[in-house]
Amino acid sequence: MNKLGKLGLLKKRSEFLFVRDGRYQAQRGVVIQARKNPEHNVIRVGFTATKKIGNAVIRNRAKRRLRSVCLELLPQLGERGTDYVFIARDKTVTRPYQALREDTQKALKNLMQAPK
RNA sequence: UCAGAGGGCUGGAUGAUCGCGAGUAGCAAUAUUCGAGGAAAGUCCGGGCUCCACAAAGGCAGGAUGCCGGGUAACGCCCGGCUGGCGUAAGCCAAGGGACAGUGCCACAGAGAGGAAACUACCAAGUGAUUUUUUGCUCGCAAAAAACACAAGGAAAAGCUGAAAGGGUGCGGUAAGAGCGCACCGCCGCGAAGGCAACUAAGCGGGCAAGGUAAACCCCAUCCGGAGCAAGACCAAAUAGGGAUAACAUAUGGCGCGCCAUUGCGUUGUUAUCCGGGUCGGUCGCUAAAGGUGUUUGGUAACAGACACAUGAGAGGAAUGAUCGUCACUGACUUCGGUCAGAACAAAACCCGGCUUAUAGGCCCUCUGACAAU
RNA sequence: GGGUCCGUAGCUCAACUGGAUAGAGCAGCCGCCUUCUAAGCGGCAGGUUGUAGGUUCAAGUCCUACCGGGCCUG
Repeated sequence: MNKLGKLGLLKKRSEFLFVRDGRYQAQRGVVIQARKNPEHNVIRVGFTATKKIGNAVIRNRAKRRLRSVCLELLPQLGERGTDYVFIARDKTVTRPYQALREDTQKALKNLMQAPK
């Protein structure tokens, strides 16, 4: 039982690299990558915050906000059998939560419509 | 009031709803408790702990430290003192042992850069066939003085340079000069007395011999075994390989090595059960500590002793987010009701003692100087 | 966690055991050459030597503390 409930969690570097070659959507507050994974039938998700956006405090906060958004939206908007990676940007921390939510919503919808 | 010096504290508070991590209770749903810092940071020192190595002790190499005394588990940390420098002062700063143990270096400039003497200039016995003056007289010679040239020798005061030129200033002295002599200052040696010591220092003596650099090599004294929680301990899949036992197979065989042959040497198949090592994975190590707060005793202090009290982060890709209030803080606007915005540096990863660095705003204590008033 | 190396002009690199204006190539600007450009030739500018202290007569060089970056390794 992990903190994301029914969602699976990406941990290994190889898993992140796998998703990197999939589809890609960038919004002001977040970048989302997604790729269908035939090995399972759940929604899995990983979070990334590079050193570029700030120190440890900033990076942790960015990941938390993304996780919060993701818990709210992914069960409805995510596809089963798909791996997602959320990448934090400079704006992720300063952007109002409502706007960050809308960014994510838009990105997820675009990903669903886009062809594989 | 203004300017300044030293030290300490704090790092918003409190609620509501939906979520997060760990513990506890429960079959479960769930309930309940707790949940980042003063620097958690940098990883610059010192320890605990664990494993490895090792008789004790000492030495080599390498590294670190470096005025004295004290504190401490220990330190490169802290406290107190000394000396030197800076500041009107409060105070601040100092890698602050050794340069007669040795070696090296001191560019350029300059006469000269290290155990002082070659250069210029100074003085000078003497020599000179030169010049001038004076004197003498036998009237064209002599003597003396001065100048000039050379110069035995004297001297280290002057010269420019430089970061630095082998005491400084003044007077005397001398052919010219010189601690050559004297006065004051500085320096060196001894040293009453004080201090645990670093060190201070009355007094006496010495004309003075002693450049800088050891964050250049080095010498001296003191300290240091190595690795790190991915330490280390335990449990323990799949697959492959190892060992034991049993059954079956069989060898004039198969495989490998020596160039090949003869020949020699080495090795051995399948199945079942069991055993130990060990990888993935898991559990422990894992947080109560040389700790904190208060009072008190000793100590100038760092700190130490005694007594009392309270204590709950321990993850493993890594826990605090979202929304709405109230009260404080700062700024702007204000119709004085409020409105809007802001709020630092930064997050444990085995644990402690320090150091260093970052830090919005706020609070407190002590002291110095100037001005004003009394 | 442990270790090691490096920061010099816009870029790539020099500067010997500390020694005096920190050099070179490319790039830039100006001029010459050419009908014009490129190439070539001549000239010019460009540096708080990563930052802050210290040692020394003197620091890019030695020492200390920070800042930034690379590499090796469990």
